Amino acid sequence: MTTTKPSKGTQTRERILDAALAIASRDGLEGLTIGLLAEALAMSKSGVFAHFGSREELQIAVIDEYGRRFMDDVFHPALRQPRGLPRLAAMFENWLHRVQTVEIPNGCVFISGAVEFDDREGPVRDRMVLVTEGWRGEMLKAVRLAMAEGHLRADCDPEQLLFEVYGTMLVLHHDARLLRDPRAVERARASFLRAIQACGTPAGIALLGVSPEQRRAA
Amino acid sequence: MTTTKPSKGTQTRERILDAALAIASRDGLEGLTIGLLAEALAMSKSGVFAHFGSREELQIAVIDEYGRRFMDDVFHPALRQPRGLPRLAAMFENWLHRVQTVEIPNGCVFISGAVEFDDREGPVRDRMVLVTEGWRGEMLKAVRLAMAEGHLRADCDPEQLLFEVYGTMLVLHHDARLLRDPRAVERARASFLRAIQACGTPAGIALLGVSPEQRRAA
DNA sequence: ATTTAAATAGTACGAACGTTCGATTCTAAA
DNA sequence: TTTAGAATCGAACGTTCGTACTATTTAAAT
Repeated sequence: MTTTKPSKGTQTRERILDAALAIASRDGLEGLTIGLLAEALAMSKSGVFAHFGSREELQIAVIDEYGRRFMDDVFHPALRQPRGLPRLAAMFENWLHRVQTVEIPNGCVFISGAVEFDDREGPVRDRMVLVTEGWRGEMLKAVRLAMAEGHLRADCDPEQLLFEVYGTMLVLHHDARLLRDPRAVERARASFLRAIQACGTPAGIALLGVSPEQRRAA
Repeated sequence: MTTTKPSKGTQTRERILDAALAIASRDGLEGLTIGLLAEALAMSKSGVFAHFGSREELQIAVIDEYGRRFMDDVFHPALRQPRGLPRLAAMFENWLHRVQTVEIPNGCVFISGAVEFDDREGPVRDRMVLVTEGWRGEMLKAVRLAMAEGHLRADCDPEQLLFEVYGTMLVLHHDARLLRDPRAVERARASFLRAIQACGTPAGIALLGVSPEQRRAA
């Protein structure tokens, strides 16, 4: 154990951040309000405020924490899978699982944050871009690894693949949350399968263990 | 001419709605504020307010008007094209043109509205769903027509196709507006082509006039 | 146990929010 | 040209926002 016990300050800071994540997920980074946060924590506004010198700093801290959790749920566990398509497929399934269990019920800070800050300048927008490019870059590496393993065709464009996968996730959120369409998750899976089959090599696709039914459906 | 001259009231109502569209596109339906609107129009808050009995009514009017413009730009002009894939392709190109000329520069009320109201009950959310299902239903008919024409395979799932096309549009907005990626438009075109080629018949695809280069790239 | 610093509370501020209401200006029909 | 009704304004209401400042309580180090 190299970690010493956290001070009272750090402890409550974590409590605040936790509650802030919940509010920001539901109401967006703009709906994340010091007053609401204080009420949820049974603290005074100034007590909450003191932990982050400004609302902007609080929003930035939320973005960072949300990105950390995303990577912990989606990316890192998939590293235990063998490189290439098996690892990519694991990432997608982890992602889908997270979307179903936390993002569809509570909302997604990346999505609401992107919409709120895409045409606003400032440090919050900058951090949104930084964190987004961060996890995208990691996933890009995983796709390139799949190419190097011979699981994806040599003429595959990794950024195009990521573009399509993220599009799938965005419309999944939209259909599941706004339209409340229960078929959205299965549609997302079909989309992913179709995208992989378009740029995967026979050897790579064979590793996915796709049943003949799925192959036909896609 | 069957139309009589519009009264002063209707005239300013249209002026207000026009300014409201601009604000709501940039700042979302939540960022659409009576005060901002009044300032943009050089009117008093109460003067603006009187035209819509409440802010909710104003937001609903904006959603309706935005939907009307979307259909006028994207859907209706495509009806001049022959049924089937040529018409679908025209819709997609009209859509892409609208995204490039108005939605990427100014934002999209459907997207920000969906994110803002997807977990809030009430008439604004209900109208968002209604209008979204409206244009989706129209497009669904056009896809089914393409199947009837033999341009899309009989086992094609129209809702799945629409799911993927809208995902393409959502990630296009995201990458173009937040990440400012100039390649996003071309990526969207490639996505659409790939989706069509996955479920199109040879006869249908031949109607699109896809060059050999594009066929290879997709 | 005492002291010092950190953590939290309390209060106040100016600004903006949606909405109401009475007064005023303007438009259009008589 | 008069007049009724529509259109617009101006001021005010009660809230909530982020933030600043000072006081008080609590935790940690001596």
